Amino acid sequence: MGHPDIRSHAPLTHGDLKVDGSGYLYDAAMRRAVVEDAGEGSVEVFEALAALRLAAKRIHDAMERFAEGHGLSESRLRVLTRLCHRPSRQLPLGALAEGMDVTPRTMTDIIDVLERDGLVKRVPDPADRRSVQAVITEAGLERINAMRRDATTKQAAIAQGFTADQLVDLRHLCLLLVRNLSGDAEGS
Amino acid sequence: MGHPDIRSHAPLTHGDLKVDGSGYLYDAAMRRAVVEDAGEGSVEVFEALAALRLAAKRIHDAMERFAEGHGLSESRLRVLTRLCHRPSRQLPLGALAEGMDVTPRTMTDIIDVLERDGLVKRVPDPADRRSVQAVITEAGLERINAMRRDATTKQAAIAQGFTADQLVDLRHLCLLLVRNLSGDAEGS
DNA sequence: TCACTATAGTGAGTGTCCTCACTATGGGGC
DNA sequence: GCCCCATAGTGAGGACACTCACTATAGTGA
Repeated sequence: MGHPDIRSHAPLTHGDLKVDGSGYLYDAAMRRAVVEDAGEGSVEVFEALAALRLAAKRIHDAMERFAEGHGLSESRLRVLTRLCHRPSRQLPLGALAEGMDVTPRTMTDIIDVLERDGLVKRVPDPADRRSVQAVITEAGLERINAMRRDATTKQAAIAQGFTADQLVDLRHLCLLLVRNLSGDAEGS
Repeated sequence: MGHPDIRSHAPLTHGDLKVDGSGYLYDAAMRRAVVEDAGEGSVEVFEALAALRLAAKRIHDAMERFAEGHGLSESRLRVLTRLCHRPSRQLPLGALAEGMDVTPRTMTDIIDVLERDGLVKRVPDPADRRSVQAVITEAGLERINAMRRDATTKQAAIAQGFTADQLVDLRHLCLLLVRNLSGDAEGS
């Protein structure tokens, strides 16, 4: 039952970080590329955005690699985790899709695989017969519990060297971006 | 001939941002989900990471939508932009792949489409006959130039309300994360 | 000159996520 | 009862990026 094989995928050009005069990190290769991309736009904006995207990609890759080590993908891991934290150990597909910011159709696929692997079961909801509940199985719970300690360790590694304030800042700045991207696109 | 159709894809649960007691943004739905996910780990870490990923996704979606409005995808737009900023108007596929943090194989696909649309031409490199140069065509240049003004406007909208310091902070924090994720995975 | 190894690009196949279209059920009005 | 529309999930098909395996060229070194 082949897993997709994410494996290391050596960091390409980006990744050799340097510190500028004021103590802030930057990536030389990225800065070069950004200058080429930006043209008339603000270079700072581009560079921040590029850094953000690089970080997101690396986080995604790391999560994927971690999950893959336990026979899951990142999405499937997130579903399992969510179900496991539920007192009832179950959730309708639609709710799962919303919570993970994917389309309902995608959740169908994710649950398909999870069910095929015996980690989740589809159960019709007697209260609303359109709805299908995803219920985590014993095997699913075992899988998650086996990953627990491991996960906590990795998390700590990721946030190594971050102060609480920095984490709040990071969240705030990212959500500022989200807000700018939500309302407008052509609005005021 | 058939673009993929990214269109709006209404923001799901996430996106209704609030401000906490100290003036920092947070997303109620996200915080709820994070608490469920986190378990023993640090909630702050999870929430910052979730915010970062949400921002990355929104940026990606916005860029994709923008590019699609001009008959391109985000990747193809980036390739064209890069080529266009090159004095020689060309670059080998491998260099493009590196600069964009994708595998060489993926760049082959991207160039395939660009070439099919007449925006780029493959030209063998006489100096190194293994190498293939991607050269932007007249049509490609026109396409890019038509997007220019539009792009600058969007950029400004994204960074609306950001100070220069905040942009540097954002970059720095993201690259800190990148650095944490680069060396280890299991190292100290 | 003949390996021997590294590099550039591509063919073949996979996984994930998306959109569109469709079925089935729920919940009104009338 | 019936009609109308919204909602939950899925089938079909596509875009994108990845892996592995392969070819062709380059650059050594015996």
